[in-house]
Amino acid sequence: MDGGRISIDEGVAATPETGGRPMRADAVKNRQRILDAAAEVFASEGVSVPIDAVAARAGVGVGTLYRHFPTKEALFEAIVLTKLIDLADAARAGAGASDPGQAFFAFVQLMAAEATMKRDLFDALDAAGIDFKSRCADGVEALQAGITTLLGRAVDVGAVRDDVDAGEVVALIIGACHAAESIGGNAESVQRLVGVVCGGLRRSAEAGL
Amino acid sequence: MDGGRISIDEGVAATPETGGRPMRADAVKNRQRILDAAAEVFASEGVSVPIDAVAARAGVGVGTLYRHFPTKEALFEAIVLTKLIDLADAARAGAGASDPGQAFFAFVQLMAAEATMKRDLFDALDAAGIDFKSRCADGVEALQAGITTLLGRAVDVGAVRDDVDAGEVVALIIGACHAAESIGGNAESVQRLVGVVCGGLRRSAEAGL
DNA sequence: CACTATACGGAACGAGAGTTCCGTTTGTCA
DNA sequence: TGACAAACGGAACTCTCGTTCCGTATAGTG
Repeated sequence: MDGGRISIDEGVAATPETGGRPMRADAVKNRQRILDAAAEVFASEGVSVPIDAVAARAGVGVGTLYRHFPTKEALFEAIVLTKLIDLADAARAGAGASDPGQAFFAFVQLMAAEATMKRDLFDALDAAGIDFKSRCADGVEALQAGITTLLGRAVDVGAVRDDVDAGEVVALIIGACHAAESIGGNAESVQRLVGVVCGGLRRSAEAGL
Repeated sequence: MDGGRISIDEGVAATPETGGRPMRADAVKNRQRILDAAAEVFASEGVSVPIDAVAARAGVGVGTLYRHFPTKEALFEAIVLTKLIDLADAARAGAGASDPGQAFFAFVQLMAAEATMKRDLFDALDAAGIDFKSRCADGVEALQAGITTLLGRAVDVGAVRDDVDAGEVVALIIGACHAAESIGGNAESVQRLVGVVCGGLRRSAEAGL
């Protein structure tokens, strides 16, 4: 991991592996429409939305969709990867802040808000520990690395307990989002519950059980 | 809600609505076998296990299963209801303890442990806020009531922050279980993460965000 | 303009899961 | 013991969803 940004669509033309030849104009356009439609639909409905819904939203047939993305999972990963990397960037940015403690908790709230608004991210992070990790490895690793750095700073200044790692933080935040969802799930309750979890992450809460 | 215990199988005979006539002996036996098998299978595999698996485990055909329980959901609810009520009893018992604070956190750990071991409970509590509540209303309400009492005592003695309610506590604990599951999910990590959440629930953590 | 590789659309396929149906078996009672 | 209602088993049906296939349309090229 070099810490640099990872790009998903290099320009607009010549995106996939056509063996060297550039894509036809309509193919390029459709690919982008599918990506856009999938981002919208996955974000609002989650991974479990039927693939036909994505195709319909994009205004293409399922055959076209499948020519661009071999499986539903591949499409989902393409969408989520960029979001993971955006979050990782935010974490890295926070690590450079003058008050790492505040930056850490702000990042946590940001991630929670994103995950609640965008069901795709939620689902992805939710499954991050299972087998999804292996596929979106780049994104998940970048995020873990970013959070690890940010968390490290926050621990150094004594703002956060020193016995949790980045994976646990992500898991706890997503857990809190789950929690907020199951009790009604507006933005306010997300913030409240994440706030409780944040309270538990503070150095002063190390009493534990 | 009178606070009393709710029983699910009154005796063994004459359980369902046969219109007055008692059930045939084999029917009684099969009903119980289905209930037992379902408890095992749902607990180890969760709600999403195929109904055929339950029937096979019980040694009956699916037709038999469906005669006793009109839908998969009905069977699931029958199983989970008793567990919810057991938990509610535990909460009520804790409310009478001499140290309500300790009792509260002990109960939280108990619930987390139960939910982690028994996937059915986990799934049920996870969906408690959605539409499941309406069906297992008795169980969910009993649990909420029990926790509310216990929580109230713990708040009174200053052990727990006073701005969370029973529903939020349940949601947070299940969220922590989700979290533990997504990072590997042994009993130890459940306890650790629930411990973090408990830290956030303590009176001293009220700083919030 | 004609030709062809590329791409498109959407019907069709197959797997998996919940539920129903009905011919067969069995408990119960006279 | 014989008759019948109750209960059984499991094949079959239905519905959903991911994926494939192939006849048709079209962008790109000489």
